[in-house]
Amino acid sequence: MSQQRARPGSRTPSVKDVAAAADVSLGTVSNVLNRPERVSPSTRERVERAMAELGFVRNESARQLRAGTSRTLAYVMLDATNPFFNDVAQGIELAAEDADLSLFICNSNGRAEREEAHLDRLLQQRVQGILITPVNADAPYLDEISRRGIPVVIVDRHRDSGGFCSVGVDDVLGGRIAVEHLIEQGHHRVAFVGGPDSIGQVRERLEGARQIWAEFGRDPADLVHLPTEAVTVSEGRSAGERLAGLAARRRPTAAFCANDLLALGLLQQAVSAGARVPEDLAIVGFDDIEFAAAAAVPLTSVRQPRQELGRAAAKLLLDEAINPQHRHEQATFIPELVARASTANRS
Amino acid sequence: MSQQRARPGSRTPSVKDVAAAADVSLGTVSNVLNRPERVSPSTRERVERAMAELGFVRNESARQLRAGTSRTLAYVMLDATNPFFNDVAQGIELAAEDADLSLFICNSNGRAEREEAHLDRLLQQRVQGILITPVNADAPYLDEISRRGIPVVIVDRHRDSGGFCSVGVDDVLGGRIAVEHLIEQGHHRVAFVGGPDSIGQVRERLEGARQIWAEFGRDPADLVHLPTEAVTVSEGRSAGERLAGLAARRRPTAAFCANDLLALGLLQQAVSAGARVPEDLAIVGFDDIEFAAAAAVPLTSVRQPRQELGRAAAKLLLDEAINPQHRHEQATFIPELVARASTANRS
DNA sequence: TTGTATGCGTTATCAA
DNA sequence: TTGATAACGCATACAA
Repeated sequence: MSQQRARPGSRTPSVKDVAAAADVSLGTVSNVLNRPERVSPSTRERVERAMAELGFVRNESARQLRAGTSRTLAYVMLDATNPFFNDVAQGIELAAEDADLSLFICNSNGRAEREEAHLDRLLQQRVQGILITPVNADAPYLDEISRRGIPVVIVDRHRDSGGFCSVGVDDVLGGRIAVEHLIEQGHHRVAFVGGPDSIGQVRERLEGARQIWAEFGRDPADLVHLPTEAVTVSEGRSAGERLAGLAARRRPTAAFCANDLLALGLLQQAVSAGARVPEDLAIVGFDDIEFAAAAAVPLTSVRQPRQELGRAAAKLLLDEAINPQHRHEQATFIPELVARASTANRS
Repeated sequence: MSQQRARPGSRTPSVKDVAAAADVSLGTVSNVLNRPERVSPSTRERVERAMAELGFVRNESARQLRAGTSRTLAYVMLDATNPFFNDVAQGIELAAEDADLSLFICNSNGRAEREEAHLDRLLQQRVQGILITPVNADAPYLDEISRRGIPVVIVDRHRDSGGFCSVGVDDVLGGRIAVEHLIEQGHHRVAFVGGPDSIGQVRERLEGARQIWAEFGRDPADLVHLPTEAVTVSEGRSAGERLAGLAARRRPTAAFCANDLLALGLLQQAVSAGARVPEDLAIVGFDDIEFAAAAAVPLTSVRQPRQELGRAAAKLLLDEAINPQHRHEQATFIPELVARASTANRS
C-alpha cells in the first residue's frame, strides 16, 4: 500500500507561498481571502488558481492571533448519556454551522472538577463563547469567565443571581400540565418520581405538580414523592420497586417522573413485574426524548423543544459576542404535553 | 444587576505582562510554562504568583502557531441521534482529556456535503488528527487529508483500500453469534431486519447470519431478509408491520436486527400489535446501547465495546501523530452476545 | 539560571 | 488596485 504522506520537506503552503506562485504580494493574497472586492478580477483569479494548485488552507490559529477573534464555540454538557443533552448539542451545532463556527463539545458528566478542567482548556483556546449546562449554576468560576469578557450562556438551567443569558423551559408549568393531565385521566393518587433535591429542575417540576394538585383541592398526602438519587433509568427501576412494594390501597395509580430516563426505568420495572401500563400504572415523563416515543408502551411526556433550546442559546451567545448593546436575557420556552399510550384514558 | 465585564481598556494579560509584573524577562515566563525545571524555584514562584494575580491564561493560538503543533482532535460523527455514536464520542473524549487535548465534535448526519464542510473547517483549525465515521469510507477527500500529513482514523467502519487506521468490531462474527443464539433457542424461521445495502455493516452482519444458518444446514429460504431504508426506530416499526402481515405459517418466530434502533422499533410495533416478546417473536439487536437494556422487554443484543472503540481509535490517532514509525492498523474488536428477556428460552 | 532576538502565518495600515 | 511592513502572543535558539 502506498503510504503516501506529505513529503518530509513540504510545509503546508502559506499565503506567502501562494503569493510567490501567483506572483503577487502577500497582502494581495490576504485581500483575496478577506476582501475580494478590492482586487481586480484577473489577479484574483490568478491567486485563486494558485491556492487551488498548492492546496492552500488558511491557518486559523494565525488568523485568530492576528485578528483577535476566534471562530469557535464550546458546549459543556452535563450528561452525555442522556439523549436530551445531545439533542440540545445538535441544535447548538446547527447554529454554529450556520455562522461558520467550529464547536468544542465537552462533557462534565456531572462532576464539577471535570467541568472546571474543560473550562480551563476552553479559555486557553480563546473560544468566542461558552454554552454550558453547569453542575452548579451558581459556581463562582462562571462569573470569573464572564468577567474576562467571554460570553457565557447557561443552558437548561436558570441562575438566581443573574448576570448571564440562559435558556430553559418553565419547569413549574411543566409539572403542572403533567399532573393536570393525570388528574383529567381520573387518577386520585399520584407519585412524583425524582431527585435529588439539589437539581433545580426536579424541585420546580415537583413544585408545579403540587400547585395543580392543591388547586384541584386534592389532599397533599395523595401526591407521593418517591425520591431518587439521580435521574437515570436504573433509579427509575428502583423507584418502581418501591412503588410496587406499597400496599395496594396506598399505591398510586400514576407516576409523574422528573425525566424520561426515570420514566423508562419505571416502565420497565412495571412491565417486568407484570403490571399493565397504563391500566395498573400510568406514566408521564419529561423532556420527550426520542426513546420516549419509541418505548414498547409509548410514553406520555412533557416536551421540551430540545434542538430549539440549543439554537436559541447559541443565538444569544452570538448576540452577546457581537452586539455591543446586548442585554442579558432569560429565554423561557413553554413545555407541551405529548400524550401517548402510557396514560391512555381510564375508561 | 452589576453587568461586570472586563474593563474596556484591559486586554487579557500576555506573557509580556506577566514578565513585567514579575520583573523577569519574557523568556523566563515562557520557561516557567514549558520547562519549569530550568528556572530557579524562587523566580518560578514569583512568576507563578504574577500569573495568578493577573489571571494569565496561555493563548493557545499563539502557542500553536509558534510551536507548529495543535492540541485539538476532532470526531466527525455519522448520526448524533444514535446513542451508539455518542458513546464512541465519549470514549474519544476521555482519551483526549487524558492527553490534555480539546475535542471538536461534528455531526455529518449521514450527508457527505456536511461532512466535507466540517473537514474543511477542521483543516483550517490545524487539528492534530481526525477521527471519523464517514458517510462513505472510500471518499477521496479522506485520502486528500491524509496526504496532507494529518492522521485520520476511521471509526466503526473499515476501508477496503487501506491507508488508514481503523477500529471496529467483527461484524460477520456478530451476525453469526446473533443467529446462532436464535437457533439455539429453537427458532426455525428467522428474519434479518436491516438496510440499506450501501452500509457495509449491514451487509456483513447479514453475511454472518447466512453463514451460520448454512452451517446448521438450514434452508436459506427460512432466513427472511426484511430490508429497511435506514437503521432507525421508525424503519424498525415499519419492518414489524411487514412481518406481521406475513401468513402465520410463513412468519418468522425471531428477528435479528442490524442495530438496536431497528430492534426497539420492531419491539414497539410487536407489543402494540398484541404480540408477546419473546413468545411470539424473539428479537436480537446490535450495538447494545443503554436503551436496549432499558426497554420494557430488555433486549438481547450483540455488544460492541462502544467507549472502548472510541478510546482505541484515539490512541491509534495519537500514535500516528507522535510516533514516526507508526504503522497503520485495523483494530477489530470481538462482539459479544448479551442475552436478555427478548430472546428468553422457548421452553 | 536568565535575557535577547527571531519568526510562526495572518491581518490591517499605510504608501505607492 | 497593489505592495511593503508591523504586530498579534508565544516558544526557542543562543548569548550572557
